[in-house]
Amino acid sequence: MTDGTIRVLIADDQMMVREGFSVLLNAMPDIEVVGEAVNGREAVDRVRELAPDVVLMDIRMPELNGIEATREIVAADGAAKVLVLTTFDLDEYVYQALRAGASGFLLKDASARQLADGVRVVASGEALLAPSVTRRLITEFSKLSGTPRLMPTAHAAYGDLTDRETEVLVLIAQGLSNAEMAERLVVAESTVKTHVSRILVKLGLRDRTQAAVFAYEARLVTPG
Amino acid sequence: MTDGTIRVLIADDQMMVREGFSVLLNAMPDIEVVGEAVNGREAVDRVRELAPDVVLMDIRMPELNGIEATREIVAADGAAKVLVLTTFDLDEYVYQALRAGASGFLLKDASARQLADGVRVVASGEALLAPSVTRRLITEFSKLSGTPRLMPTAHAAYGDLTDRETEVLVLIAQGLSNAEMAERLVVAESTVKTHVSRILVKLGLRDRTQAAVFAYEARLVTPG
DNA sequence: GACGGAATCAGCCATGTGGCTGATTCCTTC
DNA sequence: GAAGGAATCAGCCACATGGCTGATTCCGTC
Repeated sequence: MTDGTIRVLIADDQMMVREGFSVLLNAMPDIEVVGEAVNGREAVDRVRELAPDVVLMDIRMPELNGIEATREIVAADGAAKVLVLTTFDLDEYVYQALRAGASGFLLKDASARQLADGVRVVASGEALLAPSVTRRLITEFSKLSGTPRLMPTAHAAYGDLTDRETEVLVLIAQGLSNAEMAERLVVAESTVKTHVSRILVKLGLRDRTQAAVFAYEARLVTPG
Repeated sequence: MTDGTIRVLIADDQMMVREGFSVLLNAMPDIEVVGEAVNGREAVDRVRELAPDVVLMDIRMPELNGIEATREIVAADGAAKVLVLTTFDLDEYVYQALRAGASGFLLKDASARQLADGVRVVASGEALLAPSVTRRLITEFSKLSGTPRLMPTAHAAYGDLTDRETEVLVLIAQGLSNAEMAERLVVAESTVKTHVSRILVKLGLRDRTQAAVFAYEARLVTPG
């Protein structure tokens, strides 16, 4: 954004992708594709030469993948913002990319408008994320606030546990106290205590924390 | 986005703000301001009437604040995306807004271009966040994913666990008692208690069970 | 109808836990 | 050398937790 035109570098090992995005972006009056790279190593070099405003970065690339390339580019301190391109929405790499310092990411099947808007947004210093990713980040963050969340869990009896006990175990694994469970299940706290005690005995555990761990390890509840 | 024009509702108790944004946005050929609201309650009603694509939502408003209004609008079903407007970057409300289901937020001093781009982005289903917020979300997320930090995150404050604290958190998530951790780490139990307390405070959790749950959810430890 | 399991509830009690205050020793940074 | 963060430790206190005993009600099964 040296003057008003956003200078973009496209890094992708597939020629078709580079060409396609290049045409789409050059059609925009305020965006100019200044260079391309076919792998991460080349991307890092090109950024050094061309000092683009935005780098469209594919993740899967030979030589140096998009994650590492992003890390180097961001660390290099240039004003260059990295917009990561992914094929899959829930790609595990997305988090790595964000941690590496990417300003956001877009799906490869984004429309011309979405692509252009995305480039403009990260160029302006904002971050662009798919809602699913944001939701997940927020979910994690929400846990910090200690707000216990409820989710409809199919009743599946585990081993020796009765349905009710399994139900209680799930609630334990969501961090609820005995009082909170009593309220949730509409029973007395003493009843909950009985269930908890029986769960511990049956599973051979010592305390509710171990019960929570057990629930996760047994896939009774799953992260995410 | 029923046809191609993005229909926007502006909710802000200050007339000047409403007018300003309205003029800026209506200047865009693809954006149309279809209504205004002076408080949260009215915003919810207007959304029901007008079914806008995007709601520009101020946080501080009489009657019903932006957070609650956002919650109602998002819960209402609606295809309406909420773009929250804030005055301060690190506004605590930002997180509440995101948890309430907002698609993103913008600073009130955003340029016309940023504003328009932001509206288009959230209308297209993406999320828009200021880098500082994203960084913080990612910091939380990655700190707890065990990946060593390499970005200079001068800011501490809310959720930065120290190495030792992270170590203790992992042990908690393995079901160890304070006494057991003390033995394992070769320190006094009182020291362990201090670490545990600080972890709970920093993460905003109540007890060790929630800490264990958090560790799993944050992928600090994984099942199997 | 008897039997047993499941769910419900109430006490009592020892203690692990978490909050709070205050302190010391290393470090690194300014 | 001052300042501040991190790790260490101690004591006190309120309370949730977990173990134990004993009880009632509602089921389905034999």
